[in-house]
Amino acid sequence: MQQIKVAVDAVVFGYEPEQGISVLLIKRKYEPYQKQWALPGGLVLNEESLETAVRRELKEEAGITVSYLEQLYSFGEPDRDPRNRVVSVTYFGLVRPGQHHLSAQTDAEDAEWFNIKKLPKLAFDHKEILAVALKRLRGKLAYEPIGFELLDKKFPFSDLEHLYQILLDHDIDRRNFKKKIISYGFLEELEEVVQKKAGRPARLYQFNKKKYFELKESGYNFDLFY
Amino acid sequence: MQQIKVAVDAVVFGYEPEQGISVLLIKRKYEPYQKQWALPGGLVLNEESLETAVRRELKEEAGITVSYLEQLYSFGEPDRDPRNRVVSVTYFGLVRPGQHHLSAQTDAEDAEWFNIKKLPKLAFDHKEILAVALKRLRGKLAYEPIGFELLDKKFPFSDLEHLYQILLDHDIDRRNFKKKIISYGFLEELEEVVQKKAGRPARLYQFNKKKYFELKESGYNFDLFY
DNA sequence: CCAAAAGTGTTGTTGTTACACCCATGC
DNA sequence: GCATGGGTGTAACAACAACACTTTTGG
Repeated sequence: MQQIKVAVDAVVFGYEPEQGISVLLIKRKYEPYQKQWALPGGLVLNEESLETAVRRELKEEAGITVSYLEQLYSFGEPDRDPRNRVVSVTYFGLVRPGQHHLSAQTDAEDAEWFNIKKLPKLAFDHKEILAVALKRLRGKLAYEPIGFELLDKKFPFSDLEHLYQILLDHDIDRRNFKKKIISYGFLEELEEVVQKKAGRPARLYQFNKKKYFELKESGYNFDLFY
Repeated sequence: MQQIKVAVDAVVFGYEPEQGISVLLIKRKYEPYQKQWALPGGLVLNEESLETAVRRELKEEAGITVSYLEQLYSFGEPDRDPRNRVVSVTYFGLVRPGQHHLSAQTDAEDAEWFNIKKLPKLAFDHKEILAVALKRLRGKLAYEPIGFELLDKKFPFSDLEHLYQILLDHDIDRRNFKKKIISYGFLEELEEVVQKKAGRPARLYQFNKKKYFELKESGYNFDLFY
């Protein structure tokens, strides 16, 4: 008789121009790994789909709704949970952190954003899961304009620049980067400007999802690597 | 109390210059979907890892050992199996079909290669799984030289050409294709030649895995799309 | 000598990279 | 008027795509 439980866990990334990339973690209320930080997640209910389960756990444990969610990988080593055998189907999510108040509920004692360069010790094999998610994040960024899921609806071009600079971990040429992005045609230049700190006010841009999906459906391959 | 079973299923592709791309299917011995064709797979045992489970099922149901295996995706809709709820972690495999005799055992009545253009009706949601696997196959082919897992150790260049032509589903320019592949430097030209049918005998080549992994580790990105 | 498949270079076009100065604003 | 960040074009170079004839073998 098979004795395996099925869980879901989520690696949700957020970005803020000031702080860089962060990941959503919750503090466990119960054993095992009580009071340790972990990825939000939990057992799947009998009647719900995997994706529904992830969204429910994110709502319950951290009070957030993500704008982008896709399946990441399934982890199923026999010893990854000290209680029973648990196979965890993990998901990869993106969100604009500024738009959500975190609020821990049910089996989380706390929920917080952690900069990916200053991570605490994580429960279970969650460090490994996070490593896979980061690899996916960098990979996707290079081939799809997912940066837009991480930025505000309207944003100055420099936010996009900074985001790529942080994720690629090297400087980019501002002129070339802008040329390339603009050439794809899925960015709309707005009339509005905004002034963040010092310097000349910046034009605001917004992502045109419709144009993006048209291009994508027609088989276009974005190459934003640089 | 959670009542979910965990299974694994495998989509294994093979290639033969004469027949094109084929996928390994087994004929189910028992209900449900008795005597229908399905992907090899089955429930995971309590103590084995997911990958071990796939390899065991491939051995048991079809008598083969694959040369390449990676996780594909997990399918977990509540109604995908008429008996219980089953979450299936699926794997993607590649093999040189000529090197293995298929032999059905345990809960398979038969095991056969099916050309991907002439598929029978499949059990469960296996048609959907296969569609995801084909997408992965094409995607991987474009960015990694996985073609070599599907060819014999030593092969004439034209086999590689044909493989890409079939998978990309359009003609490729032989000169440009060869130039690009050779430029990566992970192919070794051998002294041997072979004559398949008519025409001039062909030089044999072999894949240099060591060089390939060196290149890959150094962050190189292959682009074999054409 | 004909049919079949293998082998092989050049050129125009396109995309990529490198690079530096001026502009608009707040203080 | 100076500090801060925003905005912009060109030229050299590399990669890609298009293109057709010759070579070697078997029958």
